This record gives sequence, C-alpha cells and structure tokens, in this order.
Amino acid sequence: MKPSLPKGIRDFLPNEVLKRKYIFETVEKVFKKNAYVAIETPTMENLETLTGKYGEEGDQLLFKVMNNGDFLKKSDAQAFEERNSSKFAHSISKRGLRYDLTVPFARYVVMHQNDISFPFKRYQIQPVWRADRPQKGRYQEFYQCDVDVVGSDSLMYEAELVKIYDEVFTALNLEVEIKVNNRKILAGIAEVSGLSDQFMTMTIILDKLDKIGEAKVVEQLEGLGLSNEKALYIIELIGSSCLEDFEVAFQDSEMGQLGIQELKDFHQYLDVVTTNNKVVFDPSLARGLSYYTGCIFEVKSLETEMGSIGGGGRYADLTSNFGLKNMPGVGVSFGAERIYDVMEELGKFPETLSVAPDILFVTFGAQEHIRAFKWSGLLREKGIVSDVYPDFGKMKKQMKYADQINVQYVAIIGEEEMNKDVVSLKNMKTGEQEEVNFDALLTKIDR
RNA sequence: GUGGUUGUAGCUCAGCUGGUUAGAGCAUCGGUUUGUGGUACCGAGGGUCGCGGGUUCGAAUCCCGUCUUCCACCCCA
Repeated sequence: MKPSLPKGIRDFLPNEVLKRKYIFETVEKVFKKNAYVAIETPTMENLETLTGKYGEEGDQLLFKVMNNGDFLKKSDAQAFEERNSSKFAHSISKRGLRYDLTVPFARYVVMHQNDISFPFKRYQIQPVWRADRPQKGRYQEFYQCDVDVVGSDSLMYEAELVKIYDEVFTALNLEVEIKVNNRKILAGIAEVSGLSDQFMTMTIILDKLDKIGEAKVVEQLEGLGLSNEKALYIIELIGSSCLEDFEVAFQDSEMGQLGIQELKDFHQYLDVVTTNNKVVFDPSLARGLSYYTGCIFEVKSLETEMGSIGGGGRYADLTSNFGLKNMPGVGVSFGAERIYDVMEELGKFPETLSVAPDILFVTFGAQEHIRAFKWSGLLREKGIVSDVYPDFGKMKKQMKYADQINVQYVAIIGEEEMNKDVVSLKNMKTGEQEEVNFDALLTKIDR
C-alpha cells in the first residue's frame, strides 16, 4: 500500500515542529502575561452545537463524523430517496469536528458557568478543521490561537486585545497593520443607504474594496438596487478614516452613532498604551462571521501578500444560543499556519532554533562505546543534550551522520583516548579538534 | 461548491507528433580508505509511470472517469 494523507492536511518534520512551537510559545507567553488562562475543548462537538453558527457557507465546511453502529437503521430514507445529501448526512451524523474555537468556547462557558468567575479570560491553542478546498495559506486542519474574554462589555478589552496583537507580532519580528472597524458603523451605513435588510451582502461587498477596486464595488452595490449616486456616496464614506465624517453621515442613524461612540471609547484606552504596529480604522473591514456585533479586528502582514493572519471581534450574545443571556464577549484569533508561512517566506525564524543535540559521541570499539555511553549520561545529567552513535568502528559513517544532523561537537573515542581518559573533541563548524578530559569537555560545551 | 493545474525511483525532474529492456541528478548501500563529515573516484540496489476504464497491433505518451497537488474564485486563519 502506498502511504498517503487525506487532502489538505500535513505531517510536520522535526524542524517544522520546532518552528511551530516557537510561534505557539511566543503567543502563549503574551497571553499569560495579560492574565489569560488556558482551557481545552474536545476535537468533536455535537453537530447541533456547530451548525448555524457560521452561516450557510460555514455549515457546508463542517466535517461530520459518521455515527457508529447500525446507523442506516435510523437514517432518513426519504432524504436518501430525494438525494438530499445534507439532510441525509444529518440523519447519519450527530457529531462534527470543531470549526473554530469560539463557538465551542461559548458552549463551554454556558456548561461551566458555575465553575468559572466572570469576567473570564481564557486562551486556547488547538487545531480546527474545515472541509475547504486547500490553497495557499489554507489547510483543512490548522491551529488557531484564540484569546477571549466573556462577561464584560468594557471597551478596555478591545484595547487590551489589540495590544496583545501588537506584542505578539513585535516578538515575532513581523510588521503588521491592525485594522479596526465596528459592525455598528457598517449597520449605520446600511441604514442610511436603505440596505438594512441586505446588511450581510452589503458588508461582504464592501470588504472586497481593496481587492476588486471601487468600480466593481459600485457595480455590485448597484446590483443591490442602489442608485449610482448612493453607491458612490458609500464608497466616499468608507474611504474616509475620519470619525467626524461618519458623525455627519449618521445623524439619523442611532446604530451608527453607537458605533462611533464605541470606537471613541476604545481609543481612550488604546491611546494610553504604546504600539509598535499601526492600528488603523478601516470602515470597509467587514469579516464574515455573523456573530460579531461590535468592534471587529483583522491583522495583515505588511511584508507579504498573505490573507489575514489574525482576526476577531466583539459578540454581544454568543452564549444565548446555548441558553445564557447577557454574556457579552470579545476575542481575537491568531492564524498560526499563516504566521508560519509568512515567517518562513521572510526568513524571520531565529537562527538559534535547532533540533540537533549539543554533542555526539563517535567510537571505535566496544569498550569505547560503553565509555561514551557513560560520559554521555553524565553530560545529560548536567542538562546537556548528548547522544551516542549506536554503531562503532566506521568513522566515515558516523561523521556523516554527525554532519547531517548538524551537531556542533563530536566527541571521538578510540584506543588512544581510552588510555588517556579523554575524548578528541571536534568542532564541526571550524574543524578544530583537541583532546579534553571530562571536566574540560563540560566547560567547553556547557552554554 | 466553480474554474484551471499537477502526478514517472526515497526526493527533484527528463522522457519529442504513441513504437524494443523507462532515464538523469541528488539520496541510500557497498568499495577505493579498519581514526574523521560537509568536498574525490568506482560500483550496486531501487519504478504496478497516481488509480480505474477506453482507443490501438502497440499507451508513461491519446480519450473518459476518479483521487491527489498547487493556484484562482466563493469564503476564510
């Protein structure tokens, strides 16, 4: 049988895992510092927990898990006859793989509301699955790093999360732009344009502004029944990053005014912290997920052409789906895979990341091999990553292996070294070699 | 879900308009060399040409289907 993997998912080589962990650890450190605590949720959720939370498009991308046992007995025969795949699928599948970390978190909050204190600040770094067609920066299995806080509607948290974005990307040495908008601003635009009942469609069109250009956006807006005049007005409005322009525009929109106020409150907090990356108000920013109700965020790399590498926003009542009212929350997500791809492309991973041991023992005979094992054990006790080549005798083979794993030091033990109770320590980078006893060896490689 | 693209040795690929036993480089193993890798030379092993069907005297090559890769759209991290 030829080994293969389902599409859209990947194995990771040791040096890839090392780099991925570097990202996760950087992110986690910042989360912890900002007083967030880790939780975990299961890979599978009940399908009904997930469906309907991500829009129709999202439902199609849910991975479903087939029921066990004699699932055909309970299946929807009528749906099968009608060739209604989605209806039939639901009759033989009651579980699904999680699509993101936010909805399972909402379920978690409701189920454990008596065990946690609010505001509850949690982070979660786990894989999610989407049955999407793979392409650049898009996989069917990928990690998200989420930070959310529920149980408060303070705009302080919006500022805190933006600051977290800034800290993480600064630590990773990536230049980004953090875009901010507010769903209520978009609702205001819809209201003053008479598009309130087509709100979602409108936001999706506006979101494409920087991608397809003004002319196409005007065209699509006209497709919604808008006059050319009004469409151009909207373009002009969202082209402005000045809140005063919106105050004028939203004189008759209570919702719009609320959005402006929220952004102002947010800025009061943001203005008292310093950020290395630019935080910009972008009225065209929409974000697809339907549960956002207030501020929304998106992070773009300024150094490459990659989609967003992070996003998030405020949701007023995510938990009401699960029966808990008045539980506002806000959170952001880091797209670890895309951050990885960007860092790889730009060569931003630290050079000190290495999977190689500190030292490798190379030997000529059985007695030497045993002493190598002894010395190696003593080094390990001192916290040095040490290894012994399992076969002895063939120098070329052993040296070649040492070269391939990129180890910096090789300790050679032959008859001569045995007699003198030393090793010949070779620096593989410089080629220098010297005889050292154990103490000298220790000081030499202990970093 | 829509459109395109890709699949030949462990890896990267060549293989012309169908025509004997499908090639190269790298990697692996062995040797030159029983104390030295990255950097010499010699040799060896390794392939159901993604899978299934069709056309043909004959298919890696042409046609259809299917899976996979990568890319764009939709949407998204």
